[in-house]
Amino acid sequence: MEAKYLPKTLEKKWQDFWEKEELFKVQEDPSREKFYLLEMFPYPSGRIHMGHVRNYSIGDVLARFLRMQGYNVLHPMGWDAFGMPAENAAIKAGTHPAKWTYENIDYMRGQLKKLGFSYDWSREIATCHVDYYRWEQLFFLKMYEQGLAYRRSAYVNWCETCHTVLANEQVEGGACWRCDQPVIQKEMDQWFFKITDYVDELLDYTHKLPGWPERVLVMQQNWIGKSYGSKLIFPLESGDGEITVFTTRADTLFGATFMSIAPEHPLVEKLSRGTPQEEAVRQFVEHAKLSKRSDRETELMEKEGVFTGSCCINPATGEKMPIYVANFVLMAYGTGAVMAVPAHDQRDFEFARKYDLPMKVVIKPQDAAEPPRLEDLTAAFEEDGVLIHSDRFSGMASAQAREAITAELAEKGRGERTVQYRLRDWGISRQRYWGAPIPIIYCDKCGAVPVPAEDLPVVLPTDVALLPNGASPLPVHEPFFKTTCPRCKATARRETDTMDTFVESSWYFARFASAGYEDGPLDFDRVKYWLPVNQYIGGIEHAVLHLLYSRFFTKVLRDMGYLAVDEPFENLLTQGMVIKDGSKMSKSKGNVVDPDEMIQAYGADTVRLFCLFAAPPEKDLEWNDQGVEGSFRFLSRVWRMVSDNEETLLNVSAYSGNGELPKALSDLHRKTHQTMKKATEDIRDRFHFNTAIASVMELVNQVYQVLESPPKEDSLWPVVKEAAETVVLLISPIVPHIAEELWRALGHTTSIMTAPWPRWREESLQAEEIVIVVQVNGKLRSRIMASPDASQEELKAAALQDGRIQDFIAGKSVKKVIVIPGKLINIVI
RNA sequence: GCGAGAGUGGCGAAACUGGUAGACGCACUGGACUUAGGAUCCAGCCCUGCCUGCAGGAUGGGGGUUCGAGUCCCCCCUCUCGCACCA
Repeated sequence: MEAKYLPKTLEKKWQDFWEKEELFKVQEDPSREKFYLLEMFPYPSGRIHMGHVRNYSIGDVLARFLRMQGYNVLHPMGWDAFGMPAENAAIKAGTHPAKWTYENIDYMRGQLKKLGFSYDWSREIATCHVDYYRWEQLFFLKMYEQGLAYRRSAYVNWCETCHTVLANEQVEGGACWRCDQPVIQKEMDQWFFKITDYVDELLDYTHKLPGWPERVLVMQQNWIGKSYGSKLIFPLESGDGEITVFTTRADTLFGATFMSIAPEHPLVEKLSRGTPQEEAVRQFVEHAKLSKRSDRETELMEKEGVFTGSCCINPATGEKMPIYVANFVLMAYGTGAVMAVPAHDQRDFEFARKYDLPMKVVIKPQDAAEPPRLEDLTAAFEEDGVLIHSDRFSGMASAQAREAITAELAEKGRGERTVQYRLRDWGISRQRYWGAPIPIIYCDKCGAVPVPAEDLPVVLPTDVALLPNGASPLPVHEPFFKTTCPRCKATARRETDTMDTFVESSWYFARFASAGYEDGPLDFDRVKYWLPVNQYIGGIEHAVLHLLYSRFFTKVLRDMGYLAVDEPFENLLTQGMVIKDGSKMSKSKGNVVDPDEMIQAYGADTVRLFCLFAAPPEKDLEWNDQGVEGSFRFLSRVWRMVSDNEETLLNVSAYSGNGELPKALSDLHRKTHQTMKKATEDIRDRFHFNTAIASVMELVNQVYQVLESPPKEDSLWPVVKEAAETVVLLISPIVPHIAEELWRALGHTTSIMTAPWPRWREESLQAEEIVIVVQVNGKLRSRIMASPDASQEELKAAALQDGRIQDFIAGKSVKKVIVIPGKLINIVI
């Protein structure tokens, strides 16, 4: 073998070997314990970035580690291949999204192979391929049949730049998550998935996923936003109609002095029509609808409103309440109308002060003798307390009053206890070309008619000319939209919207388990064998979006009989970002590190090693070129440990653990087994690859130390060989290429991938003598050597006899001696 | 504002249930080998003191529990992330 570590040729050699021998392929085998390991598949943007390298390196270490531990490991990879960037890039470059996408996939697949990731490529998926999305269209039809997919007109988040609708989850701080432009509200016909049908189960299971990070579960809980309250009905003063509100504070009903409704509220026009306020309301509503969502949905926004000209009646007091249109009331939450209790709600308080509306204190703090005086109020009192000025509910505690007041209104048919969610149904229509067509046909006579299942797939046409403004060409592409009604055979028009790309990523993990299956979307038995995903790994940015939709889809597919699990991902690891110079890598900051260049310079193993060594997976990883240098140096050191002694090592057998050894060698042997234990536990139990690697580095250092002044003993090389083989085995999941090469150099003829993971021997871990720390009053004062199974009494006696300790305790009385066997002794004086 | 997490050397980080703070690596310093080395090997490397051994201090700040606290409890400061007028 070469004296110098030259990764380039050897990495290629082993990648070709693994591929030829099909070592990454996996099959269902009920006799073996399965492990489904999955990393979030990438969008084929053109090139792999360091975030991917990190994500997939973490996954690959686990995959290889688990294989060596004997698991039947499913480790697939694919492409989240539909989406806007393909269209934008195609318009810019004058090419086609399909061409752009497939070329990117080819290039990126090559990059992943160059990194040595052990994917079963025979299961590869590209979601833009009709063999994939055809099944998604089938799911859509079944969901439509069951009322889980439906169409309605709705105000939607609209991005002018991207010409498309965005899900709530895709709006970040009022801006489009992709292009960062302000999002406006637009009313359109849209297709929705009824995720709200599963809201309680989705919420319940956030308490039954112990393998998920707490913060992800909390984010999902917040997103679902379940709150208990009451629906209360306020009759209009005119006697013609009513307004329903949702409130969590029915106990404050007697303090409700006016009503606030959203500008989009359906009653706005009716309430203002024919009143002197009509024109003012019209103008206000227009202004509010145009104003950016980012501005409307923040506390910083000045609360504004206008009187509608109509009033309703407080059902508790019988008093008149003016109805205002207010910019801070959201149509999207509750009923779009809020009973305003200015004394007990800060928003209503500010609004009332601004427009000089009446206030009424109806709750006093539990321990206050006197209720606060109105004129002293500087802010609303929002906490629970005791009711006052509330007729016969006065004196009641808030919690009971909420029930009692609602119950009384319920008797008159004017209220009920209810539950409100923040989560809304998932709008999936996208006015974009590069997505899966929604299998619906619009007929003038029959309305929206689903495409019959036997007519699937609705193939996305590729012979289209893209429009320069980015709008979808489908509505003007006659061969696509022109069709006949499946019911009445009249000329009809296809739906030209496509599905949100999050639909594809909501079930790809299941399709991986049915690779090649053509008789349906999922091969039940194979899916049953593999699912759930035992370990899912990806970025925290998908904490709500992708992970919630996947959970929803899993439950829907379960109820359709396709899946046998309730949840898709048993354990979730969210890895941190890769940063450089303190901030996220980005073109604009010019701090991007290109994986290709790194592989070119140091080899894939070094890049992988650095990604795993510099930080534990859940933390951000600071990229450091000198640190990469250090990783390369370590691999070179391991290389030389073997190459410098190639002949000798080849011709001895590893020490088997029997026979007397001189101290230096028995220390090395012990260190070898301690390292097996430490590395195994760090990888298996904590995913702390950084400390696992550190422990192997220690072992390598110790081998070098022994070889610096080698004892002249026959047992020298067997013990060194045991250490060297252990090093190679332990690092093999992390740096598989060099490990494979060194494994052969040590005399093995089969792939290290098929070698069993090292197992430490308990009796090899323990030294004959160990260091016991001796403290006086909690301060480290001395160390003594003792047998690991020395009794407390023996340890105590030895400590008190220690010369240094005697100096410290001379002339003082020992009050107490604490002995922690195997660890330390603390003498209290 | 609410919720979660985090603050440890010049830097990335260790310290698993309270028990030797700083493993491992980077950077730095010195030495060896060498024509030379940014190659390699060896050594040093938290701060302060007489520089031998040791003593004292030190895990954002302050207090507490304990024989013993980076770790547990209370108060405060800073940073990161998430949610943010949700009625």
